[in-house]
Amino acid sequence: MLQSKLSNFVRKEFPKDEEAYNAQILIRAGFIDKLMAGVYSYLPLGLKVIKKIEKIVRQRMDEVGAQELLMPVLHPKENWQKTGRWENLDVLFKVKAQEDKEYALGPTHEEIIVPLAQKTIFSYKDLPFGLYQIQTKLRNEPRAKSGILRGREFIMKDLYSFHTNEASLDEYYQMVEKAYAKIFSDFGIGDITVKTYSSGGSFSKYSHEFQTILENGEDTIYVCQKCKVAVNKEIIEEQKSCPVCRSTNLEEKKASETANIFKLMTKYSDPFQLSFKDSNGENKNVIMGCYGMGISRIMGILAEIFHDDKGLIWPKSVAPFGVHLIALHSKDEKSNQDVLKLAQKVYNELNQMGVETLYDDRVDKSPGEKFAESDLIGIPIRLVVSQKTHGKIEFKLRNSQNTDIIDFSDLTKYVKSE
RNA sequence: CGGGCUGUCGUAUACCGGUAGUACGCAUGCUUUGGGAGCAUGUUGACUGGGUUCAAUUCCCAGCAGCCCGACCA
Repeated sequence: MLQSKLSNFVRKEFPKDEEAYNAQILIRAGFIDKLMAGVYSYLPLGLKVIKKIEKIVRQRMDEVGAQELLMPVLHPKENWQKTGRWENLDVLFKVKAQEDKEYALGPTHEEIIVPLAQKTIFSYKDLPFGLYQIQTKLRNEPRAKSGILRGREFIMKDLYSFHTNEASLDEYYQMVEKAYAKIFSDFGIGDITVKTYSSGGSFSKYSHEFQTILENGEDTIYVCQKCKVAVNKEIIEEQKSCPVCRSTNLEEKKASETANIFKLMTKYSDPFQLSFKDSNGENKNVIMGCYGMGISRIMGILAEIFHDDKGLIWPKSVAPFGVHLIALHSKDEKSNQDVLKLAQKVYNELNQMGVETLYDDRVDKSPGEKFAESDLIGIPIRLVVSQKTHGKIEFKLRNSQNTDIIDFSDLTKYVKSE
């Protein structure tokens, strides 16, 4: 992509109406824009990151055999009344339409997927299976805060699984847990994201959260130094030791919840009478699990973790581009032509290799500004072509100070090895 | 939902009970090109509504908005 054609939302200053670092840097670097408290637009660069995150999540969900679907945002009131959450869920957005008709805006989708699932579940032979979606959720948070970490509108992946019995649910649950671990290591936060025991609700002792250790995190957790498992502060009074190894050597940490998995059992299949015929021909209610993951929130968490004082440092897996190619113009017409010719050649080569490249071809920007913006945006590999590279290419990683001068013929080798 | 702080060009800020200034941006021109370039010219602003006052962007009140703390957070 030519940077001269990219809508430029980069700012020289941090916004004054944000305190959370993730919002400050993502706004300044042109990834998001705030519409109002807790509601943000994803700008071209930010949307690229979101799509990369989604791609990884989809791939891992497909690996566990879950199928993607997309449910509506606009929900009938009756479904929410059926589970009692029309009255009891205080974050539920309710909208009035003409003739006093009322709707809910989806904060989560149990009320929709359960009646939907009934249309495909008849026999125990139809189970188990999982359905998921990646969708914008709406929650009327009493207090939006921390930039995109707690918004009123956000993107979430929600998976629901359906089973004949709890053993089947357990098996699926563990499978998803493993998939989540892979996802977090894909994002580069595998080693700081811990499975956390949290309060369980009516049918199980615990639910499980995946908490990413983060100084600005909103949650407090107690991490077992041996097992890399944690206990949420919510339940620390009743669970003072590691649930796995019983160690009481727990370290207090601030963390941010990236994902959450939960055994619903029959909590939602009961009100909707979601049932199947077992092998004896008896009707039984379906056992369910749900598995959430905050897609847009993860972008914020990654921004909180991967940066320095100059800007963002995206992990390769979610970076908006693989390479930032910068051409520096010079006043000498001949060498200027040479520089542009080489830069174009590099750009073409990278495109052919299938490496997504942002090519800073802008003629009216000074070198300093190009470098500053490049650091701000945080693309993993920076290539510079200028009069000073003398027909060669400067290669620099965003997370390193070192620069190498390389020949065009070594381009593939260098870019691929990173 | 309780408490606190804050609302000034597009952005970041300054001053002020009486003419609102600066930087960046943007526009035009010339120069410049390895770490957010220089000069010249031009361009844009006091959240809304009341009150006090001869006079309010400034002081007071209310509303609205943003941020922070708390409560809340399948």
